[in-house]
Amino acid sequence: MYDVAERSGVSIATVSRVYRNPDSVRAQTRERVLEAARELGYVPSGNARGLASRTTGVLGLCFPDYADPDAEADAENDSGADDAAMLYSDQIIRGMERAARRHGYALLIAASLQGGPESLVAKVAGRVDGFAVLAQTVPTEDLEVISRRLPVVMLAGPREIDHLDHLVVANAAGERELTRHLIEDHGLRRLAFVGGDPDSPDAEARFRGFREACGDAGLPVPEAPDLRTGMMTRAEGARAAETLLDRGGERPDAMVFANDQMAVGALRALERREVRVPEDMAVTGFDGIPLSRIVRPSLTTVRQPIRQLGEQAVELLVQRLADPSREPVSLELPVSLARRASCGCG
Amino acid sequence: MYDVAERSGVSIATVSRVYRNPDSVRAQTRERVLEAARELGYVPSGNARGLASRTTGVLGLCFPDYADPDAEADAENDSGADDAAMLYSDQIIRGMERAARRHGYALLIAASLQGGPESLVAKVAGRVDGFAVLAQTVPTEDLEVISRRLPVVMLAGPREIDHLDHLVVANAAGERELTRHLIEDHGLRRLAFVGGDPDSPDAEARFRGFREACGDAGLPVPEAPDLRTGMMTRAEGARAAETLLDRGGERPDAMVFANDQMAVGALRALERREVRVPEDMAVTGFDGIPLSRIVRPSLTTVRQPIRQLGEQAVELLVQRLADPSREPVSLELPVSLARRASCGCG
DNA sequence: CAGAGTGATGTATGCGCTTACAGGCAGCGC
DNA sequence: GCGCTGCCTGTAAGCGCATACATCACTCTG
Repeated sequence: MYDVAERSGVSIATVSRVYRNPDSVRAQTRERVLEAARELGYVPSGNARGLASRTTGVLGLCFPDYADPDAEADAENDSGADDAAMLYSDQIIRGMERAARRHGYALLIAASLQGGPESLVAKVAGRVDGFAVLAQTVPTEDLEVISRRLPVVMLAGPREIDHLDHLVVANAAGERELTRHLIEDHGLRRLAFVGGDPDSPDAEARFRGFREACGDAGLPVPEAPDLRTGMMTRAEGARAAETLLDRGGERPDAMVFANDQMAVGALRALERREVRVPEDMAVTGFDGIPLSRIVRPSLTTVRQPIRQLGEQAVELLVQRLADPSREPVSLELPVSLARRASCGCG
Repeated sequence: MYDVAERSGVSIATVSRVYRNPDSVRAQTRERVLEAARELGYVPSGNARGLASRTTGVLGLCFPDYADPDAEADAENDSGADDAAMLYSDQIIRGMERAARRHGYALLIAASLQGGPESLVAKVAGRVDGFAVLAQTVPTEDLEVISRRLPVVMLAGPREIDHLDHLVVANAAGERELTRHLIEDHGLRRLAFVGGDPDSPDAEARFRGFREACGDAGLPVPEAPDLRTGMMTRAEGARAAETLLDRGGERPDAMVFANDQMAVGALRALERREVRVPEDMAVTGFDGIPLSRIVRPSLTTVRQPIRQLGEQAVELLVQRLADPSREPVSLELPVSLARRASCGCG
């Protein structure tokens, strides 16, 4: 910047003004400065700018590291063991990037590794004006500290820190509505719920919704999912479907999966076993991923507005940046039931 | 930081050392400092740190804004008009994030809007140690200037600036191999190529490969694609397929699409028209998106290592950061043919 | 027990920018 | 001609940290 100032015969203040507030500089002077900047290959330092102005123009996102980065990514394996988590994060990233851009922010993303003062989380926190955190990616105590200095919004999961803005989708309500549909509209009675990791708040909330619907309908309310898988992937879903088929006792007439990936895997498995869907068995998912529309039979599911989750997160951050004293909010984004072929609709 | 120093009775230098170089501080002192930091909610300023150390620990990515951020995102529309571009960007983001993380970097992403000194590109450039640019997202002249100050790697597209590192996938070679397969192994002769936007370097390179294969086999070499679509989406692919069917003259025996999205759309359209795939018509795509494996018939395509593209971009940046004098390279990442049902294999 | 050596800590400077404030310089009415 | 008003530009003081160098308290060696 000093070089640019010298070369164009002005002071550094003028150079700064050319970038910060072009109208306050005479057009002729401005041109001289820009010309010099071009010749010198001048790139304003975001660091210095941020330091002086106490703002970065960047928002952040911490999400779980969906895969070991050291694991060899073999080209042949496109089965996507970690598809579920990745799709989820991708959508949030998209949503946030969009909304951030609309507000003139860039987006800094980092999958959180283990904590410690020199973790990526700390790096993100130090370089942004505010950021969003996917549940269970950052230790609560770190968040506690960081959130005293800048806006943080928590996505999904329980609201661990009550002075933070918090955003969830209506997992329970959605699953409840879906289950009600199966019971009341299709007359199904023997529903099997396939959950995921007990640590997944989303999956657990969905199970809660499932239970509520069972209770509403006067059906027995299960204590725990009929089956839990670890990964919530297609492969696990397929295995779960087979396990349920092979189990003794009366065969269920519907399999309710905690997400779409598993449900899609189940559809394949049922096809192999020559169990007709939906005639012999209804199958449902949760999420509304693109694939759910494309598989045959198309999958009845609950559309989750993941991208909006990201967009809304940015909105909350921007709001709080504008008014730091605003009361913390906890929003639940609505979901919508997609009735399709796999439950007997459409 | 001054507050932390005061509270823990040390100098700011010691506080700095606690974070930068913990071992150089007595364990007892270190604890006192960390304790004070916790109490005060201290978050080191990335800006100041970056300013003083002349490095940010952040890498950047500029990608095309795949959709107007002001457009209403309606929940019901999950047909994904912009799926193609988004998937592509998502994968690159994933790849870069992974590799960046492995090297201890965070990733700053921004879809490039129009240029100008205050564009997001400038913001990104000022806040990172190096960054990657997807072809045609940043004006060449801007890149020219920026690349004099920090490492830039160009992804896909032609190599517009020859002192930059440059990364492409083997579009032409892949399409050539695919086309050769259709001609030689399946004995097809009337191939129709459906391209996309003439401005898409990828699509054009693929068409080049297609032409080469035609030439190799002694078939007539088309001047231009039999059809071009604007968006390269499923909907466009479906329309293209119908157009080709309805066209007078001899019906083709293979439709070669410039990407998977269009090919998948075409599969649906052909199904509706009761054209059997692959018996009556072979269909191929390009990209190897997950969906290509899942549709029925599964889609013969060329697997493109998009994620590796992102990873490799980071590797190049890291290398150049380590050795700024390294000769600029231009790498072509290999692709692989996925022979599946839609061409008559598998 | 002096002097050298070692490890822990403090001092002070500068990283490149923003911005309040202070000129300088026209044009204006009187 | 004088003081005023506005517009443009320059001056200078930080922003919060890293780090070279200075300092200090010790331990060790002979």
